[in-house]
Amino acid sequence: MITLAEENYLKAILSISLNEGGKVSTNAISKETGTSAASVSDMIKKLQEKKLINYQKYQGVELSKEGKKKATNILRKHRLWETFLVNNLKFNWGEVHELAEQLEHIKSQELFDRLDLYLGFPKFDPHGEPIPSKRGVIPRRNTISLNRLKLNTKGVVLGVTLDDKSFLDYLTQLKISIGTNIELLEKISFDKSLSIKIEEKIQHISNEVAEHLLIKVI
Amino acid sequence: MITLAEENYLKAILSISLNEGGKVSTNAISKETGTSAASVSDMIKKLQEKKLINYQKYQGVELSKEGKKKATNILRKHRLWETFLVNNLKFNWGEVHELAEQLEHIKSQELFDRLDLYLGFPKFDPHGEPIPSKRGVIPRRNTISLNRLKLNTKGVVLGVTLDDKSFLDYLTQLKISIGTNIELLEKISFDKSLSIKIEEKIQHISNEVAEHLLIKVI
DNA sequence: CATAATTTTTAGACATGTCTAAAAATAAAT
DNA sequence: ATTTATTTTTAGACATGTCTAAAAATTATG
Repeated sequence: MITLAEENYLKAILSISLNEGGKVSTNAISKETGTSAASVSDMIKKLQEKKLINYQKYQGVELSKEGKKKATNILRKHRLWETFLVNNLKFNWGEVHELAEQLEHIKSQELFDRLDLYLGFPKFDPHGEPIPSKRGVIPRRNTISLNRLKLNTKGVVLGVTLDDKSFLDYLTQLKISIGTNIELLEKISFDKSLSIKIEEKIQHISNEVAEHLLIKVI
Repeated sequence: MITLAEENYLKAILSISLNEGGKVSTNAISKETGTSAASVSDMIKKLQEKKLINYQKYQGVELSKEGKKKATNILRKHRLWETFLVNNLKFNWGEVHELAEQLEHIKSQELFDRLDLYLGFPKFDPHGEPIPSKRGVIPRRNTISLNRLKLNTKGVVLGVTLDDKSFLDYLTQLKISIGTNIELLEKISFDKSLSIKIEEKIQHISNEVAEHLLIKVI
């Protein structure tokens, strides 16, 4: 049986490797989970013994086939819950992450099969992040970060890549959500900030915000 | 912050005192939770320190005001989830207990307020057991156990008092569920078993089954 | 009411998961 | 290519929650 702590480490490793690829360092996991590097080092041994990761001392880790399956399933559960919380319970998209962090550890394949059906087999969660299928396939879409868009191009927001309350609240304030139309008007070379047109209104946003917005060119 | 283990002990103490009243013994808690009496004794000290129970050595425990509030809230969460699982996700009533045991520990007042609203503020769960209100009030109904019903009386099943898969599966097999009409035809004095008429069909059930069926006389 | 049986508590051990401080290995810099 | 800095691991400690075995207190019995 896999413990809650182990699940959280697997999730962290998956998250890092999806963002950066390649082997995942002890320090990176430490940062992601908010635990000390020593604790991570301990846990790595346990996960290795359970054959959930591949690991050689000082060389970083990668998920084994089984570990990847488990981690992807946690991601699936997290995103299915977020979908339920927003679509059915009418939470707003900034409020659901912490709740889903609790709910993602519920153990029952049957529950998630039924929840998936109940929600109508969604492919993307309320943040536009892909929901892994029951078999662990993560849907892909042709999107680009807003800060890599060409000047004077029009696009529609399909997702965000940061599930953080203050970020999402700020987007809401800017009237940016999934489906919002955006046109890139100007890039300020000094600080890489951007002028954009949102539904006919001109706004100015930082590069850091823009890089977490996934756009589909239209 | 209250831990998962603490919540389970509080729940066990509430459950025992609802069934039996008065002080709750270490052994009773041990039996209910499936942990050793020594572990219970340890935990009692912790709950006492947190002022969740009143306790004097060798004299059994009772929930403090705060402890009762916390325990009742866990019961509320358990029964709201059971309602959701049966009404919305279409689980059958025998399958939901273990799942609700996991889900009842999710921490978020807001979640349960919204779930309650989503479910239409149900007063009773799919087993006919009362759902405590947000303020901790447990609804009451005028029911009697089937084994205490008078001969040749007709009644309707309003609930069960045992949330156990094999029991509930057996009831389903007998075509007994919430709302089923029952008439008590005969009591066998030898083993206290009963002959009953269920929707025009005559069946024979044990006293043990009958005592867990709550009937409203009609 | 003194003894036996039962219940409850204490003592000591163990597993899990965390930490800090120090040692060892690897990577970077001069 | 040494030295320095960084990263990773080990060592030892601690908190939580569990256990078994034994001691202490309470309850039941002859």
